[in-house]
Amino acid sequence: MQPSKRLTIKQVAQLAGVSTQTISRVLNGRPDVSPETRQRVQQIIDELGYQPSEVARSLIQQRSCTLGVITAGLKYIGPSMILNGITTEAEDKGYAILLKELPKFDTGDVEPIFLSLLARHVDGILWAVPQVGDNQDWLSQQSPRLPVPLVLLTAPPHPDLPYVDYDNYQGGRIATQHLLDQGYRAIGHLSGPLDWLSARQRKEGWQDTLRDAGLNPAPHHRVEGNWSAASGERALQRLMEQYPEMDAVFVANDQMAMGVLQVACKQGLQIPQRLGVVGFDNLAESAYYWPPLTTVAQDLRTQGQTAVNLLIEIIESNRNGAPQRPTSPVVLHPQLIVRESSLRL
Amino acid sequence: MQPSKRLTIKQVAQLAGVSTQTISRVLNGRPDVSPETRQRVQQIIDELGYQPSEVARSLIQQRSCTLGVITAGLKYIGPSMILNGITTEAEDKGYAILLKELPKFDTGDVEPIFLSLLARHVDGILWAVPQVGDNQDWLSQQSPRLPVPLVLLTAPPHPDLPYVDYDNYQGGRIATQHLLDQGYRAIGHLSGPLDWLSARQRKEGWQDTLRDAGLNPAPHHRVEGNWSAASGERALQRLMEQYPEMDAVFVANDQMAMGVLQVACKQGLQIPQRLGVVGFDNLAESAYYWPPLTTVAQDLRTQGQTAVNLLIEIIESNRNGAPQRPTSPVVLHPQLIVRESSLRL
DNA sequence: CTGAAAGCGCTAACAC
DNA sequence: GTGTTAGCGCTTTCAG
Repeated sequence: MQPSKRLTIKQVAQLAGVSTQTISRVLNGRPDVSPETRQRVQQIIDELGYQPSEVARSLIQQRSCTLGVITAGLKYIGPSMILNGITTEAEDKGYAILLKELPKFDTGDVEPIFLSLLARHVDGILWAVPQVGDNQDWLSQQSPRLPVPLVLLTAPPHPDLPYVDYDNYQGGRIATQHLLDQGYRAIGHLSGPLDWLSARQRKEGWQDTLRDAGLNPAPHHRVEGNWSAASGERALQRLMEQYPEMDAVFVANDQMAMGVLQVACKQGLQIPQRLGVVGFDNLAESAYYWPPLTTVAQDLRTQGQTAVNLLIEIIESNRNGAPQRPTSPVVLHPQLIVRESSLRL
Repeated sequence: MQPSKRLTIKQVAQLAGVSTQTISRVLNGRPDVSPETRQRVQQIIDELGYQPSEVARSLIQQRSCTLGVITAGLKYIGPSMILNGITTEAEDKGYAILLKELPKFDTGDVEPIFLSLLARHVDGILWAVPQVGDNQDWLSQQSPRLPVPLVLLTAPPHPDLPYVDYDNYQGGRIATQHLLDQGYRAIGHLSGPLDWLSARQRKEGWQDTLRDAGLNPAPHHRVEGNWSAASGERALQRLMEQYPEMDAVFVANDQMAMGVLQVACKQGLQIPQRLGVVGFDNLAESAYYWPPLTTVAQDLRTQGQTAVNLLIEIIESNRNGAPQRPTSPVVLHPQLIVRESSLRL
């Protein structure tokens, strides 16, 4: 049961009685090998289970077929869903994934992360970290100097960086509009932490939609949570004190909405009759909350897949010597999923 | 704004007016460089932001400081939590992560995955896939022939493979014992899919604990779910029909337990008075279910971290020429978190 | 202390 | 069609 050591192309060549070059040609499907030689060599390769070293190839070919992925908060489901889309699509396209996770969402010093990816010759980099605080400062300054293409999975600081992201503002609008359509008029908002860009955008969607409807969203109609169910509980209680006439609430994510439903349940507050609730994210469980939660759905797997495709497209067009034509961003549109928590009609 | 191309050691050497060896020595902190030379070279390296190619190093040093990680089901929170622990610890120890995700939990043909990792010269491999069906067949046959060490994050097919896993059987026992201690006597079980090893082990913990208490767990006291909240709803309804006198249920994960609580809520079934409920996993949300869920906690981040440390230990002891002493497995112990859903006393 | 030569495993460019 | 030579960026070995 001796662990088998790695075979080299030289050993295979020796066994096949040809030069290493011929092995290389067979491996790469080059045309200039006689059919008999090709077949014989291929057979030996198969028998030995020989696999050429991608490391050596990377060195000489100046491409590694590897993408660097920078993520954060894998213990939450959102980042993992995106990563799921990324791995699936990358595998499909023949690229490997070198993964880095930031210790915190708002890690400032990201230079070592990039250097470590570049030292391993990644062909491109995906920045799959939400914009929080100033965690994109380094990016906006340094990204033009990166030797490989970069695609963000969040709206970028620099408008000319390629990115793939959902329209959070629109998400806030459709959620709020839906509550208006259901006849609610005193619509509060339980936002995410406002140092998150997405939280601000969702909030603004709520605000603008109310204004457009001639209603006046005041500061005390809104409370800031921290995305957790616990904060949702606390925030709803505060919101009800500040805004007792509130008849509906747009909650910036499903986890906090779960806390909201919880409080309502404990206090015997009828949902959706007394309080309409709309969440955001469409977690798998949100259909099993009580009552089932109306929410704004984003397909994060698709976002990850789309970003991989965009990145690979840029990588390969660069390789073909095409000029660095500016890539248009991809904006994805969230979708309202209507369930009982907002159905008053 | 020209993207900067990669610098080579040769260019740095030229600028510093020394040979590439000297640069290499400075980079690797070798003693045999004069202090002045070292300082001058270091300064130039810093100014240029030069980063040596890990790819070239891997080739010559026969080590890449990269771990291969094979996972599955990243769209679920469990695998992501484990991955979170893995990335954290690997980063800390100076290893990079090459990530592969199986398309399904029970993917049979995993050979290409391993070959692809080996082609990239990973120093070791983590198998972070739960045992489902026969998805470990290839492993049990081929793992002894792997040229690099392997650590599993699930109880292995071969008892002599190193692994790090929670004791699911014990988890089933403590959950059931707790319900007995609370005075429940007719304790049903809502299991996970029984082609999952962990589901079988949790079930057996339940069974044996009841037997030890002189109770007789019958086949109709148990229903199989598929881990989802939806299946939890359906399964509980079936279980109540099959086993009307049931006064408590041990549910094999928190998601299904959420479905159980849901049904109870709809049907006005009092929890914990009429039905005690214990879950498994201790999801962050389970404290916010209604009523808050008693559950069996596993710290999956710790599991990931422990596995990384074990793997690195094996890698480095191999490098030091130490003999392949058989590594003892690491068994982690789950912990009962008592909340209201099971507190009848 | 420093440099020159060799080579990690592979492929591009050129011979034959 | 096939082999030879050179070299990707780095480190090791051995001279000086």
